[in-house]
Amino acid sequence: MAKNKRPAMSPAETEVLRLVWQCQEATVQQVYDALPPTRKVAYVTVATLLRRLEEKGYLRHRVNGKAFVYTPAAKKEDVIRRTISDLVERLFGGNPVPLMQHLAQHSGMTDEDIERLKELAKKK
Amino acid sequence: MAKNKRPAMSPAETEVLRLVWQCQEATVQQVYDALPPTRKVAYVTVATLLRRLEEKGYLRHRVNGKAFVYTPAAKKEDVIRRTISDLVERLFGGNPVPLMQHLAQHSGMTDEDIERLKELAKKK
DNA sequence: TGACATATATGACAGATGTCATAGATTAGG
DNA sequence: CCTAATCTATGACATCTGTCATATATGTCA
Repeated sequence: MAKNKRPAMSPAETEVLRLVWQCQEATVQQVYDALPPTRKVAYVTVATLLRRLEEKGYLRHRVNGKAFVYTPAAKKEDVIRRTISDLVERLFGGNPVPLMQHLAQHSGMTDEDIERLKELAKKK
Repeated sequence: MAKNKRPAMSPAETEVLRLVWQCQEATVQQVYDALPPTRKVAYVTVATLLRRLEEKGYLRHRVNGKAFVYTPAAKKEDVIRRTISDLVERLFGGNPVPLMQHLAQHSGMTDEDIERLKELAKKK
């Protein structure tokens, strides 16, 4: 089993990667356009973030006309797993139950639902 | 409602804050000792992280003998909520369902359980 | 009270981050 | 084939991060 240690993504990079996933593949322009209006940043900034994501091994690109088309270079599932487990590690010492509880609490679940979740979690 | 925008914590800081929570209140030494063996870092480094957390408004300290005793300066619940919602924002564009699904998938839940979760999530 | 042990304060430093201005390459239209 | 429009490449720059070595302050106890 290959360890495949990619350098961690920064918050800004994470968001950009998500937008690429969303488009399946994307040019700088497409990511730029997909940015939520609450977070407008210069076109070149997006280009830089995409380039850095490629350096880190999360993306690759091919050329189409004069534009770069970026595509995922790592399995989305894996990236997500890593990101979440890092968070759980730092914030809860590795125990995912508090995270589930938190989510549960903020989505109208009953105590019973939570208990059930905890049970399930215990089973590995 | 006060916005109370504290600067975001870095990963290393997040872990240290968790250890303070764990001890309720803690000196540098206590946090240092509580570090998981996989992450041994110098005593002074811990001191620096605690100091920075205080600068950012997550901790405060009082003096006890020659030691500083750090205590939380922000509600743990709030900090956790913010941290998670930031992650959900960046990684899933603000939709918490994929996070629940992920957690579910990694704790032996059935598809039915997941459906139920999604329903619950939809209702707010 | 003086020396030792133990704390914190300083601040240094390389590398990461977030952001962009500007320069240089490329393509498409006229 | 030239020019305007559109891209990427460079690299700059202030901050933030992660980590410490050292200097300094302070409490302790023989």
